[in-house]
Amino acid sequence: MAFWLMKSEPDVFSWGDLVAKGDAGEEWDGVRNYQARNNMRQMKLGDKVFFYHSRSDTAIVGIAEVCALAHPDSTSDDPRWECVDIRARQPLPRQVSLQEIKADPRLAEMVLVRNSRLSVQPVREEEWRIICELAACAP
DNA sequence: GCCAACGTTGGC
DNA sequence: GCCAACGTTGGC
Repeated sequence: MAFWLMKSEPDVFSWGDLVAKGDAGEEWDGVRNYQARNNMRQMKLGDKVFFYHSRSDTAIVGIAEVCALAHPDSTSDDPRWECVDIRARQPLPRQVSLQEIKADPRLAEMVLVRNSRLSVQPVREEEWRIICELAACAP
């Protein structure tokens, strides 16, 4: 199983919106970036995903899981664009802010820190574990 | 709201 | 294939 992080502007689609979708989950549409798409193509069912609020919150707020493999993005006519579906698993007992992540030297190599523009990114197992710890959450 | 960083597009 | 111009993202 692999670990990932996906970003969303809470004004557009928030953690609460994903929770409201329940077990059916939601198509992660709208990605128009090759790196992000390639990451989604590699996702497997049950892979775990940190849900990150960008811009207004700048924090990881919950854990989701992949519930459908990459398929054509229904919001695009261009067959190049694919996406997975995810569903909410659990909110973090404690949100982990970008500030905290940046302050922790063990997380300095995170893509979130290194390339803030990439909206779908891999997370190392070690990084996942550390963030779960910070979130007071079982990994 | 500003602006730096990054990705994409298109003219040559 | 290069690179300038442009658009978008996201932290602050």
